[in-house]
Amino acid sequence: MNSDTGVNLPALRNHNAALVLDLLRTAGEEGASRLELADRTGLTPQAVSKITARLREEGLVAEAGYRASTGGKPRTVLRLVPGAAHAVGLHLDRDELTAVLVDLSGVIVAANVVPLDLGAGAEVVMEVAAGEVAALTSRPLLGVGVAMPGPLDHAAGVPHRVTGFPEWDGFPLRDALARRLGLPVVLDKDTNAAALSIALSGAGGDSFGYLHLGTGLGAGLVLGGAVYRGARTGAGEFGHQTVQLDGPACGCGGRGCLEALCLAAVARGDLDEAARVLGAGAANLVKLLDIDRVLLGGRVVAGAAEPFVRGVRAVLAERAERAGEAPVPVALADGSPDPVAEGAAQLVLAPVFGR
Amino acid sequence: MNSDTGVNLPALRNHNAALVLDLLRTAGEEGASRLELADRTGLTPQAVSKITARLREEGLVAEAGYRASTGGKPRTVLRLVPGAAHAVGLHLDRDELTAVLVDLSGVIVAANVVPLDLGAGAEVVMEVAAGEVAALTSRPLLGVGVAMPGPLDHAAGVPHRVTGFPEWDGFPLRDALARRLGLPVVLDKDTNAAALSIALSGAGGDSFGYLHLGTGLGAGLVLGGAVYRGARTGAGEFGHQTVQLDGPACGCGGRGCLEALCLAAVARGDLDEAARVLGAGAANLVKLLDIDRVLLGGRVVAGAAEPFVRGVRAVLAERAERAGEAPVPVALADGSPDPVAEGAAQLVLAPVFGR
DNA sequence: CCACTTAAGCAACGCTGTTGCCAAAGTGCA
DNA sequence: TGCACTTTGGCAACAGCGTTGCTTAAGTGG
Repeated sequence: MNSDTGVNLPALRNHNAALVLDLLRTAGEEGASRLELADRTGLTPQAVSKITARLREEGLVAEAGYRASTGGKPRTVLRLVPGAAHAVGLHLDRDELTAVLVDLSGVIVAANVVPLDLGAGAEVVMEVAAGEVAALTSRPLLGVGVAMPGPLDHAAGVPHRVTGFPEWDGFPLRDALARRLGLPVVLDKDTNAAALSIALSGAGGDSFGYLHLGTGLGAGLVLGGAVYRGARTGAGEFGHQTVQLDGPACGCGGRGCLEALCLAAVARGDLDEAARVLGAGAANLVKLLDIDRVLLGGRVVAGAAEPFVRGVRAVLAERAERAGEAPVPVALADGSPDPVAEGAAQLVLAPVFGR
Repeated sequence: MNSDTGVNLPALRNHNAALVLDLLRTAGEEGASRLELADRTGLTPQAVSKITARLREEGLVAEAGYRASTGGKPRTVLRLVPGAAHAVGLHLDRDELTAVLVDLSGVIVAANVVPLDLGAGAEVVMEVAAGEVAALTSRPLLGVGVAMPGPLDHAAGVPHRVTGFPEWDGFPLRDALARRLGLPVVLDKDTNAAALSIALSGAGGDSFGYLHLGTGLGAGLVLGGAVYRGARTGAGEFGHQTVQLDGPACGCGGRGCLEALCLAAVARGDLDEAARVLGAGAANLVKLLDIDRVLLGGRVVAGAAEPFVRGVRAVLAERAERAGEAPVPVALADGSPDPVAEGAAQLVLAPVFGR
């Protein structure tokens, strides 16, 4: 709940309803009983009964069987109704567009991938995007989430200086696409969308960094359970941190950038060195933000997962041992075929669950 | 408002009351009218009237004159009553203890500095601390905030492995001192306390990094208006980021740490190089977290402010220019004689204002 | 002097979660 | 089989929150 604004009764009601929905989403197939929800929320069982009654009336929640009795009346299991709402996620990458349709529980119901030239201009891209949305479903949608390479402004829904495609600079993509589709549209960086999808899957814990090694090297940050975007959606510029003062020049104009060193090692086939360099950056991130976990993804990592996970893990383990702490776990982000497209759809679902 | 828990009517009431108090704190001497508060909170004027009536009954808020009329009845100015509550902040440094008494508005009412050997053991330090608290005031206190060098656990109130003083490891300082004083005690890292005091002063904007260059090099982070501590109060480990792969060895066992390079430059009198190295670390921080501002403090910076501010500013300006962005402002954190002690006291006041 | 504007309180209200009570639906022992 | 007990969950009454509608207070300006 926004701590900068006053809270009145409708806001309170929405907050508690969203909280209950989020708990039911997390519970998944297993569901949760009214008393379990009361325990988790700190509300009284009667309040939970009233809230879930409203949610059942709206069709978002349904009763689904009973728990085993523990000596008295068995608990009634409540579950989210996955089909109650749907959202579309679009992943605009440099050379292809991935579109997914997800239900309320976040499960991918339908998906499609088509070639796309991100440099072909906004009109062409919007045409393709609108076609893909229409092709996925004729059902009413909650909205459409769009994820693309940064930099961009999440709050305003406008890309800036997308690397290599100056024609996107300042184009009001969110509003233009929303008008065209007649639906709410949310825009975010690809790495943030991926981080959101990992956060909702629970694989990252309460706070983690998702390091994406593909064409470039970026990061999505989840701090305290929420995607951290910074003041201007600029957070997560991980690749252009200096790890070698006065080191080799980088395309960004700087020297000794992590991305340049890491990708140079990849280019010459020295994956161990690439992983070691990446591990140094990950260690900087872990120290600065005290996160619970580091997750790796992106095309380069997907192509050679083992050396990267092992190499980054080794660097973090060595530093943790010297400090006498437990090492921060390192894992592959492999929960979804396209975490970016999935996360894009979840940008739309997130407000329903108070996120 | 905690987004992980349900909200009932008393919680809602507390939230709105704290929000109004926070706005009045920010308004300071100038105060705010009921309608201005209504605008800022999004609540109706009548709701604000009820909330402020309760706060006036409790003695936390008082009417204080009128605004000029704008064509009708003039607005009544409301102000925080500074003397309504007090808190003590203790800054435990390696060789001295600073104690301050602050009122509800955050103003330092009394202060004292005494020598202290942090290595003399918990009993001796607690004895001195209790004496200083008693010497500052006989008034009832809201509580005592304690700030000391890390690492430590803010949530549990326990120091771990305070650099150079292994005898503190695991001593339950917060609870022991609370029992001895009969008052609530809050424990935090010195850099976090300083960051809190800067955040409340408004000098840092919504998100900033406070870089403290003293015996070591640490940082306090404020993200989205709140001090960011990370999962285990470990956030802000800024000095041991790698900025020189395979560089010179650091006391921490790593190589090419920012702290080692920066302090080595200071030791040989090359402040420009120290500032340049610090600037590289600051640039990494700014890129990763997209913060609004960088603030510098600590003994070393206080002794030679100009070269550090200039040097760090130059690095950030150069990088911003290459990226075509506005540079992130760099300034000296000079709002308080001891931001750490002041922030320690504000650790106690913060919950009153919903922070 | 009077019409108008703006601020702020009073009273009634709708809606929130809470409390007290009761019915439903199990378990376990005699 | 019967009965005491435990546990779940709904019904009804309730206290307390911010909101709405209206009135009163206290200014400005022609």
